[in-house]
Formats: sequence, C-alpha cells, structure tokens
Amino acid sequence: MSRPTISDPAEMDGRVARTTVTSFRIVDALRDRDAVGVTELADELSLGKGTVHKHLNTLHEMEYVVKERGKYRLSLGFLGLGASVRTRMPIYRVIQQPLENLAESTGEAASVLIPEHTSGIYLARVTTGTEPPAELYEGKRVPLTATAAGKAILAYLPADERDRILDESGLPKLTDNTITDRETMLEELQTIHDDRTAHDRGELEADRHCVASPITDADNTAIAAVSVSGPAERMREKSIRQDFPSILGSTATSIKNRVANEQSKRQASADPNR
Amino acid sequence: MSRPTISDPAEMDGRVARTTVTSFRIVDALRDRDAVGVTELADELSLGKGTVHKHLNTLHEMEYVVKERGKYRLSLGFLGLGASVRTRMPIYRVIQQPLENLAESTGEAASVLIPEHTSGIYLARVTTGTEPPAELYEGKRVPLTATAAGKAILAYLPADERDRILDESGLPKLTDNTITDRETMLEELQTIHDDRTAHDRGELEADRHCVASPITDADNTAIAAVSVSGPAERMREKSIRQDFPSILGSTATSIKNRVANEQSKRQASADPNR
DNA sequence: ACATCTCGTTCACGTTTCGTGAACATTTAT
DNA sequence: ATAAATGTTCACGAAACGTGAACGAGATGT
Repeated sequence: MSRPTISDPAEMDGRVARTTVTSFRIVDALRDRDAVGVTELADELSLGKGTVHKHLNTLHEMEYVVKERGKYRLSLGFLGLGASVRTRMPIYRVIQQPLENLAESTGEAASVLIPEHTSGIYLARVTTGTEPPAELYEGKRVPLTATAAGKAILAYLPADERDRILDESGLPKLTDNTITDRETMLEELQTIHDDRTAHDRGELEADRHCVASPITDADNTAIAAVSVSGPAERMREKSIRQDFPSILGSTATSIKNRVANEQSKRQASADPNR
Repeated sequence: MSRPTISDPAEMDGRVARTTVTSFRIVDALRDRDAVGVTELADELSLGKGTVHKHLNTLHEMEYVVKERGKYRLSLGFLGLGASVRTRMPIYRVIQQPLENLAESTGEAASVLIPEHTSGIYLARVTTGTEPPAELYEGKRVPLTATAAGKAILAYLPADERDRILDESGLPKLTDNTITDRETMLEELQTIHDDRTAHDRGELEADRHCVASPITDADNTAIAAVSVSGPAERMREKSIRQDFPSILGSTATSIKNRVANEQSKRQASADPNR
C-alpha cells in the first residue's frame, strides 16, 4: 500500500544499487500474485525477459523464490525473515497478554501498530469471534493519517518528525471519511494529544470504527499504539456502555511498563555488575 | 539454518546477479542481529564500507531496512512479505482448525512443516501450556532428515526427488541421535512409508520427541506433514496411553480433504461455467 | 572543554557485470 | 503433428558496482 517502489530513476544516482532495486521490484510484484511466469513479469515491470530470468534465478539460488513448473513464487524464507524481525522487537514480546485481555474485555479485534518510515505496520492482532483473521492484518502497511492508531502515534511524535511524515506521505484519501486536509489533521492531532485517545470513524475502511491510545517511551514519545476496531454500528453501540478510552489507556500503560521492565532486564543482563 | 549463503563465487557465473546476492547476504546477516553498524557488517561480510553503505541505503529507500541512530535493522516490511506468502498458500487456509484440535487432544505442540528447496519450513504451529511460543518455530528452516515431519515428507516423495534432496542437503548431525548414514535413513524411510508415521527421538533437539504423518496430494505425494512434539519424557509416557499415529493420521487426512475441497472451489470460481 | 578516535558518508575511477536483443530449447496449445 | 508461446542461454556494449581513500560527524576519554 503506497509503497515507494522507486519509480523515479533520476533522483537517486550513485547512492543506490540499481540491481538490488530491480530484484526487490520483482519481489514486490511476486508478493501480490500467486505464481507467475518470466514473460508476464517482464511485461509488467517493463524489463527484458533475460533480466527477469536472471533475477529470479538469483533469488531461487538463495532460496527466496520457489520454482514450480516454470512459474515462480516467493518462498517461505520470507516467513522466517518476518518472524525474526518481529520477535526481535522488545515490544512484541510483551504485548500478547495485554492484547488478549483487551480483545476479551471489549469483544473486538485488538491490534498494535508500529510506525516505520512514513507509515504504520500492524505488529500483532488478536481477534474475537467472526472477525477477519489476524493474519490479514499482521504486517499490513497503512497510512498513519487514516487510522486511529496512526493518528495516536502522530499526535505523540515530535513536531518535526510528524511534519516530515505528513510531508512525505501526504494524506491519501481512502474512504469518504478520510481526513485529507492538513490543517484539519493538525487540529485533530491536537485533540488526540489532549485526550490520549484517537478515533477513526471509517477513515481506513468505510464500515470500520476504531479507537486507539499511544504507547509512549520515557520521553512521552510514541513508539506504537494499541487499538480496538470493529464494525461501525456495533462499535457505536458499545461505546455507549464501555469506556473505550480508559480501557485502551490502561492497556497502553500496561504495555509501556512491560517494555520498560524488559529493557531494564536486558541492560542488567548485558551489564554483569550491579 | 544451513542456508546456502552462496559462498562459492566461481560456480555461478553469468546466471546470477551478484549485486542482488550481496544485498541478500546483508539481509541474512541483519536477520541474526539486533541492529548493526556499517563497519561491523563490512568486516563480517568482508566487503568495503562503501559497498555495505550503498546496499543498506538501497534497502532503506525501499523501506526494507530501518535506520536508527546510525545502526541498521530489518524492517517490518518483511513481516508483510512473510504473511503474504503464507496466506497465499492454499494449505495454510485450512490447517488452523485441525492443528488446534490436534494440540488440544494431545496436549502437545502441533505443527505443519512444508518442504521447500532441500529443507523444511514450519508453516504454522499451535502450542499448549508452557511450550515455547509458536513464533519461534513459524518460518524456521530445519533439515528434512532430522525431524519426524521431514522424514514423513521424504518417505512420500518420488524417489528421484528424495535422492536429489539427500544429495544436496546431506544428513547434517544436529544431536547424538540424528541419523547421518544414508543407508540407515533409506531403511527408516521405508518403515515410515509402511506405517505412514514417522518418529523423531531427539534427532533435532536433544530432549524433544516428535511424531508425524505426511499430508499427501491426489498422487499420494507429500506436500507437507503434521506433527506433535514435546519433551522426551512426557512424550514417552503419553505414547503408551495415546495412539499418536492414528490421531496424526486422521488429522493428516482431514487436512488433505480440506485442501482438495479448497482447490475444487477455486477452480469452480475461476471457471464461471457449470 | 578539547583532542582523538571511531564510524558513517561521500566521491572518483577502473573494471566487473548488468541489461539488451536475439537465438535456442522446451513446453503448451491447436 | 504443427505451431505458438514461454523459459533459458549467449555475446556484447554500456552502465554502474565495488574499491580505496578522503571527509565529516559523532562519540569517547582525558
């Protein structure tokens, strides 16, 4: 989603390895299809058949691509890479329990979103009942401006970094409710900062409402956000009886404290004195 | 684990894009460390600082690498790639329920292993109780020769493909119990084929026992394997009271049928007639 | 506070090699 | 069986990758 597939070959001259870019353009293309042939890929990416074949063969040798009856697809090697990246994040190791509690007590899907580059990526999600499976969200990239969790993060980022993100990512319109005006967004972020709670009323997906709280570090800067989301109507009803903001707030502080604990533990074990 | 990090630059001449290989050598190196600097990486991979920097910068531009205070690490972009690859596999969409049932009825960790290239990769795992978290296994690469699920797959592969895998991967010794002799392995595979059940008594991890059944396609060729595993002693006790082979066998056929159903559904929807 | 050292970043150049196009081989469709 | 389409290989020219050294920023220690 709105990934910078580096289509402007002019601006980035000596600083980038073009061959690698081509390889990852192929990886990105494979990501969105089931199994694909050389010619098809070459046409789609406007590359020579020979070139595409060489790259696919390279990825195949490294076992990042599987070849089945002349067609190519990405291998499960990427599953290992993704799992490794996620498991290495200190915050990931402490959110499982809080997320499960949150999903349990609200009866809705609970997620943690992490800011990376200029967008947000779902780190984990716990679903209840008949919600779409968590796998469809984990690893998914969304604009920070079009989701409650993303706005919660933006509201608790240093102003210069927040502005940089808004500059680079813009405010893409995903539904009729998406905020696309920068001034409006800045006002909204101010409100969110005051409340420590962000709302999303169908800004990412039309029928989906979402409430979120930022997870901050010692400097009160966002490192992530927790959120619950569900069908618009059901969320509206529940919000009358349940105090989403306070539930999310306590989940967020719980996660924050666990992260802090983890970090002090790590420092203690890395530093054998004390 | 035993990935072919392409260390022999001689044998693969014009057929491979060397720049891409270098980039993925860097990715593979990043995978196993937390966050790393240019110099450190350059030394480890015996590359120039400039080279490493250019590659990291490339990966950064494409948002596959994150830069934090001069150190680099892999981004969650790989999480999305991995999730996408896995979700695209038809078998993945049908194993959740059977795996949960299996874990429930045996009280042990239940997994599905998929063969890729010459090794096996855990596609999914459901754990119960105090087992190590499933995330540590999902995406993990293991030798097919050193685990019950892997042997179950080997036993139900065409002889030529089985031999090719044994040729290429060898029989690496991981514990004192690992089978390292090819003849012994072939006999074992024969037994496994007869029983449709494979056993692993500490061949991958010393204190871990594992029982597995192959999941086959219409041709009776393995496309995966289901397994349960747990601490050696507990597994030994349980195996007296529980009939692991028959539980695994029915799980395997259940999965097999579900996969077949999925495929006929897909064909029906892709083919608008009838 | 200063000096020094380390590390990340940039740059120019020579040479590897990447990408192109066409030919060949192999598979699929007719 | 024939033909069309697709995967694979090859040779060559042009592009750019990797090397080494220089620069600059940041950390470290005195």
